[in-house]
Amino acid sequence: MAKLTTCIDLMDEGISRVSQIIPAMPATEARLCRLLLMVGEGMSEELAFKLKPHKLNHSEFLTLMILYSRPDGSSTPGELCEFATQGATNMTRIANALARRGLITRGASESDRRRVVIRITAAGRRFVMKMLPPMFPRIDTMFDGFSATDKRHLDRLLRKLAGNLDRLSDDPHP
Amino acid sequence: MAKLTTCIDLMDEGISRVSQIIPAMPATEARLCRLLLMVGEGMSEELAFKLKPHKLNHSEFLTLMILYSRPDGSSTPGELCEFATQGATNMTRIANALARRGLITRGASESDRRRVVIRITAAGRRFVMKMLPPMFPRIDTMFDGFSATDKRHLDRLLRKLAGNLDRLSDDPHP
DNA sequence: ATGTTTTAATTCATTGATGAACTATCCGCT
DNA sequence: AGCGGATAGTTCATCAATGAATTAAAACAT
Repeated sequence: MAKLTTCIDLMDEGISRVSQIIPAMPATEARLCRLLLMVGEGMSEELAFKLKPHKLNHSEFLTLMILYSRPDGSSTPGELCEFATQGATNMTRIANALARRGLITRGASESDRRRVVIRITAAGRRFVMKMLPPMFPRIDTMFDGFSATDKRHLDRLLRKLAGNLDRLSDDPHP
Repeated sequence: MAKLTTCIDLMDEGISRVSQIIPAMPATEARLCRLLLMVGEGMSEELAFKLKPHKLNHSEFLTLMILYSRPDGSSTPGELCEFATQGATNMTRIANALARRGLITRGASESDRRRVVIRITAAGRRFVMKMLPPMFPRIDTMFDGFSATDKRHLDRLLRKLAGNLDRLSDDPHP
């Protein structure tokens, strides 16, 4: 695989060339966008690698973790779609996959018979307890050389970006 | 769609609950990972939205931009795979798609007959010149409220993360 | 020179995710 | 009560991306 830093160097060159041809381009901001996307993809890859041995998908893992983290260990497909930012179609597939492995159960809601109640099983909880800890060292390594202040800054800046993105998607997407 | 900030709030709760059950978890770092992934996905969505009217894909757009930004406007599938972090298989598809629309051409290399030379066409350049500027306002909006220092910090922290990720993927992926 | 290994690109089969159409249930209204 | 519209979940068809196998040409080693 190509190194992330190599790709970034090339991106830097590319952006400065393009911004010479098209001076109106917000070069700094475009660069930050690309940077963030590239780092995000890199992290995603790293995560996928850690999940592969467990035959888990990014979205399946996320769904399972959301269930795990809820006080009652249960939710509904619709809610999970929201929280995991997944399409309803895909959530059906995810629930199928997790249910087939006995990590979750699907039951009918009594109050609203359209609703399906998804619940993490004891096996699901054991599974999470087992697979999570081996990830910790690598997560730590990702932030090697980050001071507490660095982390606070990154946190703040990412949240600010999220706020701006929310405002953007509110706008009548022109 | 669900707001990013809502998802983030939920994630915060989730992480703090999980870290109570599993105190060994590097909570701050895990939260930063999730934050970055979520913001990355949000940006990706925003980008996809701007590309859709042009019937372009994220990876197709990136490939086209790499070609556009090169001094000679040409490259090879293998090189493009590296720079765009795409699989060779997918690059074949991308090149097919772009070539079918007349944005690039595919030719045989003379020096090495295994190689294929991909070159952006004049139409491809016009296409980029036309589609790029309308994106600028939205890119600017993403960074509303960011001071020059904020941007510098974000840039620095993302690059540091990239470096760490590179070291991680070097390691004998255990 | 000739046989082996490596590299470049493609094709084919499969997985993951999306969009459109469908079914069942609930809510609001007259 | 019962009709119309909204909501929840699923199924089916489609697209994008990946992995394994294939072809062709170059590089390397005898």
